[in-house]
Amino acid sequence: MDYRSTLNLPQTKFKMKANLTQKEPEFLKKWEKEGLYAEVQEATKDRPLYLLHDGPPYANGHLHMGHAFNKILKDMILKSKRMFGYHAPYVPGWDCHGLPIELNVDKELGAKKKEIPKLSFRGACRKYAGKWVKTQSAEFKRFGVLADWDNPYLTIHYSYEAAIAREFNRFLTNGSVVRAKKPVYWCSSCTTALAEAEVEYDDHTSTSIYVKFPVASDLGIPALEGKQVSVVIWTTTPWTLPANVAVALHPKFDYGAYEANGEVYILAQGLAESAMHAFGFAEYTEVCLFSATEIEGLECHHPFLPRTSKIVLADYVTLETGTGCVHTAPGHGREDYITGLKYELDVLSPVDDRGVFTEEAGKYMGMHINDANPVICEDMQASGHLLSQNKMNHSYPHCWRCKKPVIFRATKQWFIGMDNNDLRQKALAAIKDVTWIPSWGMERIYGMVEGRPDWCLSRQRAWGVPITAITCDDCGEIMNNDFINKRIDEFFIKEGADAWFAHDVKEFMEEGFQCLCGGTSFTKEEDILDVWFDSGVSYAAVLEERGLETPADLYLEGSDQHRGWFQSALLASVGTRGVAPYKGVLTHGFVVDKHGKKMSKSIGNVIAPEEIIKQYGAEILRLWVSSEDYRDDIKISDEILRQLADSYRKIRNTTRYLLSNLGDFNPATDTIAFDDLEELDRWALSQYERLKRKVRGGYESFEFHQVYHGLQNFCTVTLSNFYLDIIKDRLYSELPDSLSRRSAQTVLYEIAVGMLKLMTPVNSFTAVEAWDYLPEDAAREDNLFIALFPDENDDYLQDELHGKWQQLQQVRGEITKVLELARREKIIGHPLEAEVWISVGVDLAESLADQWQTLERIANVSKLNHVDAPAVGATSSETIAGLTVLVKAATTEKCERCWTRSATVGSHGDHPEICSRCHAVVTALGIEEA
RNA sequence: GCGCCCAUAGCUCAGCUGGAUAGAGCAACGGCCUUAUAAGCCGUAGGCCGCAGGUUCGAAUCCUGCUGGGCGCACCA
Repeated sequence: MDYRSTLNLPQTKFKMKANLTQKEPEFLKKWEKEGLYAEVQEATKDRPLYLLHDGPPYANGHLHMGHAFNKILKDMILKSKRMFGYHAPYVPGWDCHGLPIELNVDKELGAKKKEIPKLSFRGACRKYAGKWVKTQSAEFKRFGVLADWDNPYLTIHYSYEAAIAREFNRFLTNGSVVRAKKPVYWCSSCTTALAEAEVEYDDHTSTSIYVKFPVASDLGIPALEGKQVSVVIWTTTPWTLPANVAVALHPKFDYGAYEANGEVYILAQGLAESAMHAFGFAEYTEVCLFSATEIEGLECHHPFLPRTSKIVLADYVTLETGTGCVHTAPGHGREDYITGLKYELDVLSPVDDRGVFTEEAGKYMGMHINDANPVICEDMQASGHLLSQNKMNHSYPHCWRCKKPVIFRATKQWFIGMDNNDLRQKALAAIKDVTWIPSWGMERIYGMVEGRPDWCLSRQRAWGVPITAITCDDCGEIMNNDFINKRIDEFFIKEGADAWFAHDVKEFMEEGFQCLCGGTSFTKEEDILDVWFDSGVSYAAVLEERGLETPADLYLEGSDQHRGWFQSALLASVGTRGVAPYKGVLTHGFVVDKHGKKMSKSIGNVIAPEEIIKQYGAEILRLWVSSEDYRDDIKISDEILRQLADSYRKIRNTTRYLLSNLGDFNPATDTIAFDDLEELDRWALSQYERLKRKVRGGYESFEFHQVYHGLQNFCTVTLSNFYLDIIKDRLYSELPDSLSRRSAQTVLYEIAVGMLKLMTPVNSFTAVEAWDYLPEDAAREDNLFIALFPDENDDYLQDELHGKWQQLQQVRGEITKVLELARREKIIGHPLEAEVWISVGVDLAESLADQWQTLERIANVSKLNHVDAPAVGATSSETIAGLTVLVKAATTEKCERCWTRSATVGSHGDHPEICSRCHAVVTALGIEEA
């Protein structure tokens, strides 16, 4: 007869094929409908708080791998914290102001852009940002991120805009805000000042010229008396010459006077030859040498303007190119500016915000600087001041948005002074009180804050929160008081930051207000705030406003944020609250391709999260996030994804097998007490206990790759290859309610429940899906996101058992090797076809004395005989001294039910095809004879 | 150019404060099974520990330099 139906074969409705791409959206829909996030928050509200504060992505464009990695990492941390017993709310946020949005709206508006009023334009920007928030929100949700998606924070919410203004006004009130004319990067195409972070370097072809600055005063060098002497400068920006006020020489270099063609040129000695060559002078004589210090302070004639330029000293002058005499325009260069401060030079910047010369530039007024370059050169050529002109390709700063070359231009800007109110020192002290993960994050940000310039807050653009400062038209003082601050706050809460532009300045001030100078006419500042200020104050706008805790437990972003959000938040919070806004900061690396190269469209190595989800599902994306050690760069490639998909299948299938053997198990009534479990089952629990600790430890230290590898190894090595393979016989063949079968099921159930919990933060979809296929158990939690991780259980550790079984597994390994040899020689196929003779050395003999039957079972052979001396033809082990193994085909009959070869097959008349064990089972089941 | 970081099998990771033949899993290759079956089991192979020096009885581990890569900064008059 067919005994198959008398076996307890595995059975479950949990599908082997995950079909993630289809099933995940169904789960998401269900969770959204049920209000899962709210349910979890409600259920955990009395637990201690763990606050991870979300850094806002910029609301523009689709999400990339970096976004996906970051958000999933946060999700895994929050889910694991909840399972550690915390209440962990998660308010996602978006950064919605700023130039990129403004530029895209510009583009959409096209020609109309110039006609529409500011407020309409801002409205369009708001709409644009809202559209991307919606898109990105949907994309984040699809990753399986559990968050308060219905109540995110947006930097364009009225309440948020009000908070920004409030925080700015705090700085204004405490005297940290300074106005200064400073050269800043300026994009004349975008007509805005750029933060340094908004400037990128790229190759650019410039006109490089050598220009004579005729010496105006007596050099005091006899050899040069009565001669036509010029200092020669080299520059790649002819258009900045109208702003020239000095020529800088290096205090330590030797300079020489070189005579050619009847004139004398002053150059650094080290560059004389190349320079004279560039001028086309084949022959020249060195009249004399002198140190730059000898001519410091002397005056030269400007090459084409009726004024003089001073000879100054600066140690940034190099001998790499040029003449060693550097054209200095404090209004057009940072170093020039510093030199200018030292020598009290004028900061000239005769260029307007579109890059057009102003009347200060004399005859060049009205000309764009780009058009002026050749004209200036021609003029100097004509006047004989131009010695040489060339094209030069070099790295030059470009605008990060429009990719056009930027200029340095002195304009009025608003700053938070790093050294006002001791901000720098306070920030440095606060850094030391924060836990940085990895620890080198501290040095990184410390160095950055230590050396950073003042924070330029102002942008001459439309889409942002205004700098809420009011100045007196008569004396220029800033009017700041409680009344104004309060009024601004009220307006912003009601109407958003638009109120600043919609209402007259008087409406923000007390009626009849007069400046101390007596002035009664006031002007609102038109500049807007740097967006880093917007996001920087999120601790106030989000955490404080929503009654959450500050400082937050954790900020978590890519390592670029050491000089982005981590820093702006730190400075804002230290400047107004005196403390860092976070207790801990975790950073991760950047997503790179399989060669470790960053992703870029031009290389074509970009992988979008959307593609991965379409092809594999979010679970694979999440598994990827968990599998990589993010402290380094995070690699992704098709190969990695394929591997993860395989790995996922293994975990899923192992889970499925556990479930399939629990179909008839009732935890309430069938559970076997720990002490009554079979030894192998207790051993399995000890392995599970070790896994549990490894996984819990991995979550605790945010080392999710430990979780991934732990689960992966456990499923493969401990369960699939060993434990599950061995207990099959018991599970399938014994009576359903037998002690040995229930013993195995007790352990399978505990492991199944535990494993699903342990994988929940990573593979949320799969864990939740499988959870429903467990046997009924009233004691089990319904909702995995509220459930706690399984506790550590010292009873399960079973150290002696652990050691003993390590040895047994080793011996088993030796047996399986010989089985493989026999298989190769076609002596056996399935291990149950084998009969084994084993002999061991004295030391092993003792520890294995009563383990022969165990070995027979775990080697899954039909018969294992222990012999004192090596059997004839036995194979000696290479790794265990004295161990020999002989494998032969078993000569007894195969039991048709359990496939074991046994001498008892045939001894039962009513069931001649099965062994005694199976006969007893079949009889107990009441099955009539075959 | 400067600061911080990274480099171990084809892939993802272990390898603790220096200690013996550098470990797992996956993938690869070969075989078995058909009672987890678009599964499962067994076996085999695979490493100049980025390169070069140095310290040491002993280096994947410590030091120096170099190469490649990442993030950030600066400069390019």
